[in-house]
Amino acid sequence: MPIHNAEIAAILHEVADLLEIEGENPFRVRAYREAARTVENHPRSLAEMVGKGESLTRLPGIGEDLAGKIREIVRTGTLRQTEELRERVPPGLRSLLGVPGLGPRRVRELHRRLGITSAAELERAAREGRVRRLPGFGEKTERNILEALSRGETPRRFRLASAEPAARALEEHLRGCAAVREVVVAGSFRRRKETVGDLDVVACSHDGRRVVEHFVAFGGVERVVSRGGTRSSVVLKDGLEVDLRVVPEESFGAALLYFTGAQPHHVALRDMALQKKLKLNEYGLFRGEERVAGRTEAEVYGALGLRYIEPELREYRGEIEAASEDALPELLTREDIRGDLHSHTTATDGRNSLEEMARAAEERGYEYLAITDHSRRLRVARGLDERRLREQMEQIDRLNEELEGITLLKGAEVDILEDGSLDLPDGVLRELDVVICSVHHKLRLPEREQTRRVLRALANPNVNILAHPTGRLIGRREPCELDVERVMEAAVERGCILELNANPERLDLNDAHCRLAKEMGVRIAVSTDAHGTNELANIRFGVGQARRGWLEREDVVNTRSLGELRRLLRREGA
DNA sequence: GCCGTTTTCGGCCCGACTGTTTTCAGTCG
Repeated sequence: MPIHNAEIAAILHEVADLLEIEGENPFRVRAYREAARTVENHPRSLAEMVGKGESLTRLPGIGEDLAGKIREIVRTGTLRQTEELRERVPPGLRSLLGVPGLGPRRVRELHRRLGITSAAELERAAREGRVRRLPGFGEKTERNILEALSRGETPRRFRLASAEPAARALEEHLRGCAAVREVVVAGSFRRRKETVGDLDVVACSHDGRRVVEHFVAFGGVERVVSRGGTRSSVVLKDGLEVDLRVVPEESFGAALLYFTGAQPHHVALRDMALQKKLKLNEYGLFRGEERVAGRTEAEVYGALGLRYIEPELREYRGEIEAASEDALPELLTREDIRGDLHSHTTATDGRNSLEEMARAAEERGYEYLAITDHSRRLRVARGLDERRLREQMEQIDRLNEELEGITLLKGAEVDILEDGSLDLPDGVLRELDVVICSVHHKLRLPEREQTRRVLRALANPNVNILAHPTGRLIGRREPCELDVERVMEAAVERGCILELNANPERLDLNDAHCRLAKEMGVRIAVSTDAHGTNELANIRFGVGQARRGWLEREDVVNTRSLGELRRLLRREGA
C-alpha cells in the first residue's frame, strides 16, 4: 500500500516537534514544518513521484536532504531519524506542546527538572505544587496548566459552515460599536478553508481599548483569554477561539493581509519587501519610518509589484509568482453559477417536492436545476427503481411546461455497485438529461479495487458526472482509497465531469484535487447535493473551495447556459 | 535545513500579551 502524503507529513511534523523540544536550531525546525506543509498540500502522490524517479527538490522548502528523507519514508514507511529522536525525547512530551502556554522551552524544562514525560505526570506535579517552583514558572502558570489539562483541550477544528454563524454574529456585534469603522473576519475563514481552527477578526478603529471592551462583552463569549489595548482573545461557548486585532485606518489593509495569512504567504511577502529595502508588518509597508502603503491590501500588493491576490489563493502555492507575472486566474464567482446539477426530492431522501425545489432554484436566479434522486440500492433513501424514476421523469416533463424562469433537468444519482456496474439499466439512463454516479457503500475497498470500480462506472457512456469522488466526510470519515489521478485521466479521455460537492461536510473534491483537475483539463461541476430548498445556498461553500483550487468560470460546467450545458452533457463539442 | 539580481555563507517575520519578572523570556499568531 503506497504511503499517503498526509502520513509523510505527519512524520515530518513529529521530527519538527521532537527537534524543537531538544532545543534544535529553530530555523531547522521550521524547515521540517514547511516541508510537511508542502507535502500535505501537494496534489500529487509523493510516493508515486518517488516511484517514477521524479525530482522532489523542485517543491518549495524541500532540498536534497529532505528529499532523501522523504524517499526513505516512501521506501521504508518510516525514518531512522525519528526512531533515534524518540529514544532521546519521550514521545509523550509531544502532546504537552498542545497545552496552551507550554512551548518547547517549558516542556524541555519540565522534562529535565521534574522528569515529566506525559500529561498525567504533569498534572500530578502541578497538583503537588512542584511546577510553580521551576524558574520561569509561577503560581498562575501552574494554575493555567491545571485548568487546560482538566478541560482536556485538544485543538479542535471547526467546519467552515459551523464557524460561519459565529463569524457573522461577531461582525454584527462589532459594527454596533460606535468606535468601529470597519470589521472583517480574516484568517482561514476568509480564505474559505474547509475547516478553521479559530476566527481572526480585524477591526478598524482609533480607539482600540473601547473596541476590545465591546468585543469581550459579546454574548457568545465563554471566557476571556487576554485583553489589551489593541488585541484580545476569547473562547466562545462552543469552544471556538476568537482573536481580535484593532488597527487604525491607515493600517487596515496591512493588518488584513497579515491576519488573513496564510502565514507562509505573508512571510513570502515580507521577504519580497526586504528585497526592496522595505519592511512589511501589520501596520503597513515602510521605507524607513515612512509608510508607503497599508490602507488597503491592493495598495500593499501594488507597492510590492504584485497584482491583488484573492484571499482563497493565499496559501503559498505559486500565487505570488503568478501575481508577479500577471498570470493569476480569474476565479469563479457565485454569480457565474447558472444552475445546480445535483439535488434530491421527497421521492427519495429529500425534504421538499419537485416543485418546491424548482421554485427555490428559480428564486436564486438559476436557469436550471437537475433533479438527481437516488437509485434503489440506497435502501435508506428509498431509492428509485426504473418504474418510479420514469414516473418522476413524466412529472418533470409536466412541471417544465408550467415553469417559466427555470428548467428542470431529468437526472439520477445512480449507485456504483461493488463490481463497478450501475444500479439502473442503461435503457432508462439513456433517456435522462444528466446521469450522476457515486459510491455509497463498500467505501473501504483497497485502492486498486476501488479505482477499478470507479473507472468501470465512468466507462459507461451514459454517465456524465462522478459525484463526491472520494466519499470523505470532513472530521468524520476519511476519503476512500482511490487513485484520483487515474480517475481524472479517465474523465478527460471519456469527457466525464467530476463533482465538487458543495455540502460543507463533504467539499469533495478538495482544493488540491480541484487544482490538479484544472491542470489535467478535467471539467468540474460545483453542485450542492441539496436535500432541501435551504441547502441550495450551500453553493457558496463549493464556490469557495473551487476558488481555493484556482478554478475559473471556464473550468466549471454549471456556469454554461442551458443550451451549452445540454451539448456538453451529450458529450458533443468537448 | 533551505535558499540565492544583496548567492554557496549567513541569513531566516515580528509585534502584543502574559506572567514572572525589576527589564524580560516565552508563547502565540
